[in-house]
Amino acid sequence: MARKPADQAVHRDDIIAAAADVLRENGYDATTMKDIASRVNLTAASLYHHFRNKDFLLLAVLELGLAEATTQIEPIAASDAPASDKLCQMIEAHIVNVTDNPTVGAAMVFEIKSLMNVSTAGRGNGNRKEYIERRDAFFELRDHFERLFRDTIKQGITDGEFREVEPAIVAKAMLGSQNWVGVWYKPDGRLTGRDIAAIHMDYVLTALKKN
Amino acid sequence: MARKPADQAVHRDDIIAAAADVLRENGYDATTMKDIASRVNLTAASLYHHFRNKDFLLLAVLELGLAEATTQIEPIAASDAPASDKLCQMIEAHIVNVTDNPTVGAAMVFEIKSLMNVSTAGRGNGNRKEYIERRDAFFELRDHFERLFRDTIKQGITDGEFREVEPAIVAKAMLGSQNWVGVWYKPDGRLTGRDIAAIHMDYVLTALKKN
DNA sequence: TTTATAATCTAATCGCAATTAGATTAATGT
DNA sequence: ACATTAATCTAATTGCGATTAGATTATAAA
Repeated sequence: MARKPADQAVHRDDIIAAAADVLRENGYDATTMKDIASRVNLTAASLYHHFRNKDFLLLAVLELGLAEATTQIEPIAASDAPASDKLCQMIEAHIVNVTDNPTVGAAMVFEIKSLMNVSTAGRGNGNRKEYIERRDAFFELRDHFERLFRDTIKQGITDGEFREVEPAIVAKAMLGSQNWVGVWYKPDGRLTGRDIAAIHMDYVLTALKKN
Repeated sequence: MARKPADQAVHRDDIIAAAADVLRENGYDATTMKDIASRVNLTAASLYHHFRNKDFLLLAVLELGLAEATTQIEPIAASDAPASDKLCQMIEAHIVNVTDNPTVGAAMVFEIKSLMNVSTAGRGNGNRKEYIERRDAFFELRDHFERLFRDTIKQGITDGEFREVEPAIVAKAMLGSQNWVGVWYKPDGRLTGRDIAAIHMDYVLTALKKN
């Protein structure tokens, strides 16, 4: 009952995945370290070998989720296609990401509160400083993600392809509805993530395109 | 140190308001009964005279918030104006509601998870049953709220005023972005709730209107 | 092989936060 | 005035859940 043989080894990422799962079902505080641990057949104590504490674990979940989405969307935003095409692809990438991974998607919406709360960040020791840094970095990433949308909208306006709108607000509106998909989406519903994405694309483009 | 003189009396609604406030800042679990109590100069124990337990208190907060919004939107939806007009007014009502009361607005998005979790609902006693009923009633209300939007969209399509879209998905998209406003809105920002509402109205109507 | 390091476990701590019990005083109705 | 009810308080209780300490065994490196 100590170290497990190599084949049944549990990796950091397994834990993150398990945590994401439980998190989506129960929410941060309702989720106990034990819950997470048992999903991967470990004891709560063992988790501390992989993560400093519960907060860092949550952070890891969110970081991973956001990083994945960003990775897909960044190259699209950077391409030199017309804004409308880019926006379409970005929407699809985002929504499909969220539906294929409702786990992380929902966390993205719900668990922000837990993050903001510095409270939990550590018993007086130095964890706190590092936690805050990482958390702020996460929020940076989040802004960056939003900016990709905002800038694409701006570009569309500049290029004369889109009407004059408030890019900042429209971007927030888009992210609001797209993230929200992660909250209500059920894998067994009548529409796939792609279907839902298609509806959103049509909706957004109609709202933005000139003429 | 017992019952307070009538003028400094604390009413149920004061507690709800205080709770909403703390809730928005910290989120459900990070909020302690003591936190809420001290906002209204009571002790934690005293809260139990007004609410059965923490869950019921949260529920009361959400019920009140949703009821307010619904009260404003229902008559609009019921009127026989063209769908586009109704939708505009509904959007404005919803967003302004959320910005004037960011407290409740944010809770509406974040605290759903805590609600769904039956876990906390009571130590084996009969509270549980009643809690679940009330909570389900709340979700009903929530659906009803969403339906008001969905039906108005449908009406617009039937009347030939709107394009053919998926009312269910579009309604969810709208609510997603509108609720999200409650999350990012800062009372001291450059835009008022009304401004933001105007942008959303324009956005939605452009997306939906024919020709 | 021997040694060091990694991954686990079991068994405490340890504190906090929800909730309950019991007393106390204001209001109110009769 | 009296009795009853409402609103508070102080002082437990209680339990859970995060975190730490100290073994123990597998792997990897030398």
